[in-house]
Amino acid sequence: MPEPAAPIKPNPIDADALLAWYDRHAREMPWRVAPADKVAGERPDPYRVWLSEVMLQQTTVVTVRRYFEDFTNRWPTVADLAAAPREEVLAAWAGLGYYARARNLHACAQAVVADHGGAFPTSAEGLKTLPGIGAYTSAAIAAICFDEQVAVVDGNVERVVARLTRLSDPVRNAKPLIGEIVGEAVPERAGDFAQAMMDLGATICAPKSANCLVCPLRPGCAGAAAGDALDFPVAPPKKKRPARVGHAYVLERPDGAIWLRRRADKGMLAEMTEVPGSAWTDDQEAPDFPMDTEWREAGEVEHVFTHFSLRLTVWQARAGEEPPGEGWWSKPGALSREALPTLYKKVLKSAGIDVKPPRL
DNA sequence: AACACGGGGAC
DNA sequence: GTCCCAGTGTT
Repeated sequence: MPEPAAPIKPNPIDADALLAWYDRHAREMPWRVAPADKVAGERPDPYRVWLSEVMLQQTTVVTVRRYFEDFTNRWPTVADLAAAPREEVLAAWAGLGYYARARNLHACAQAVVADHGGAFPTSAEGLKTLPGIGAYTSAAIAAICFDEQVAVVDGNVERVVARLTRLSDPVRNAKPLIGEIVGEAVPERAGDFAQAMMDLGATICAPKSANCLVCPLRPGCAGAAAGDALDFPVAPPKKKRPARVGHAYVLERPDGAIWLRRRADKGMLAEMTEVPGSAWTDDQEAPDFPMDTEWREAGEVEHVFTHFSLRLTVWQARAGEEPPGEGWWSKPGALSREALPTLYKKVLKSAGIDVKPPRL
């Protein structure tokens, strides 16, 4: 009696079909080398790919473009970035969010220079040892720059695979399975394949629309066959966002300079610049002004973070002298070069102080 | 495994 | 308002 054949479960990702689609529809980006140019021998610059990938962590392409432009103009190589003062890097990052990325970016550039002779490691394994480079980013750089045949799994790829397989588990429980499916399908053109999967997720297999009629992976897609692709991936239960409140104090010198200080090394907006303020609490407390002078209320600011929302009452005063504690005066023209997160740009705006965009 | 960690664009 | 984005590090 013959052994029953092992059940054949064909991989739903047809790499050839996907690459053929990518050759015609690849998105153009400043850090990318187009498929035709790669054929001609052009290679991506690991520095630019790394910078873009870090900026793109939990951040949209539209938002990243101008920051990428600004960073590469100011710091064309990893050595330039490594040599830059920390405050300048944080200031250039201001507004992009997730500021641990900027701190790790700077540390990573310095590690590449100090420990790797100024060249990025060429394997995912080596890249992953660097600060700010995790499972996704290490695989992405290795695939895109060096065509290492590794699974590159980001939010786009998770969504695509979840629909291809009608994955019943929430994605966070199914990461290994997704990585396995993608890993089996990676062809020699690993970099183009990785970018093709992400382009597919960004343009055709998008979060709220699935244009299955033009999808190159439609023949193997269980979600398309069942007509319920949009029901995947299954969303985990959502938790609610607590509300916090506090005060912010805008101290203005007669010449218009604003009193600023540096935030703590850890926690929210670590190492970034702020105006003085109270703690952020569950219930509003009385203001604890940083110095004894005539304070007037200058509006309220609402700001939403990932895991809580914040409402700050803004107070404003004129000052002839410095308040106690560490800090510095920043003149109006210099404010745009401070490492001010969006929250504090809102605070200053509420006090009638408009911080000009930091870049052109 | 769960949570901390920003901000903005699309709907 | 909601969703979610080319995720990483910490606990």
